[in-house]
Amino acid sequence: MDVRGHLDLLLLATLQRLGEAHGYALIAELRSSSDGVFDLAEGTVYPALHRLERGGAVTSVTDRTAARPRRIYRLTGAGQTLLADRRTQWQVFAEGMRKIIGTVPARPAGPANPAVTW
Amino acid sequence: MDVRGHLDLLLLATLQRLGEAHGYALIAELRSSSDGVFDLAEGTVYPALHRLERGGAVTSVTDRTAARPRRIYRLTGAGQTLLADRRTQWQVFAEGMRKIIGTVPARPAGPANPAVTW
DNA sequence: GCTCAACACCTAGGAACCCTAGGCATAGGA
DNA sequence: TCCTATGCCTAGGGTTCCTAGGTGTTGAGC
Repeated sequence: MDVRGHLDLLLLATLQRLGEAHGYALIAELRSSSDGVFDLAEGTVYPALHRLERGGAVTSVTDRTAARPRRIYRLTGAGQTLLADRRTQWQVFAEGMRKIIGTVPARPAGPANPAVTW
Repeated sequence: MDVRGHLDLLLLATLQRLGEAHGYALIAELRSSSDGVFDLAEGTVYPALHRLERGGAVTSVTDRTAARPRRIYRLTGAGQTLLADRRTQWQVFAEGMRKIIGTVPARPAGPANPAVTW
């Protein structure tokens, strides 16, 4: 599933819920919490975390006590603010979408429509 | 509002609802129907329509009877299929987002949402 | 002992997409 | 006359994400 434009929100929200996490754990958490909808590639997540850290939304420390060195991320104050902002943006966006396409959010998983690819 | 990744769905859904429309009208309709959330630049919409037409999802005819020549778009059969597919994708996506960030887009009390046919 | 999956991190490069920033032209109201 | 609204268009760039690799360790199963 393409997460274009909403990756930061997903990562920030998950980080907030977990308190702290390393990249690999974030990927696993997003996959399981979304029931497989968000199965993000490492090449998607790691650069995004670096970007967020450059932007000051998260900080990281290296945990060398683990079996393998891990980079543990957590939200900063600015990250909390950014998250709140992104959350609001998402809600406005989703509500706008609802108005245009008039869909009901929840729906039992059914067979996917045949993919149309060009 | 950034529509990254969902522009096609917005355009196709609006075209389906209107039956047919020219680009400028689509922009106006998206702005008003979304209560100002989606205020798209022409430089966003026209190239997207061209892309959709190249892909076979819409066709256009030039209306020369209007005050100014307009390009009238309408959905093709493939466009209907694409729209249904994108709609499903959106619902899966929005439901995934709900699971991660834990919010449901607020819906005003009122008539049930229009039935969505698959 | 060997192999393979899972864990855990990383980057380069490209493709897609959208937005900015213009341009062109006509009609009508201030 | 000037400005706004209508109506179309494209070039170019920036952001973002994904593909496709790479590195190395640990542990389970054969």
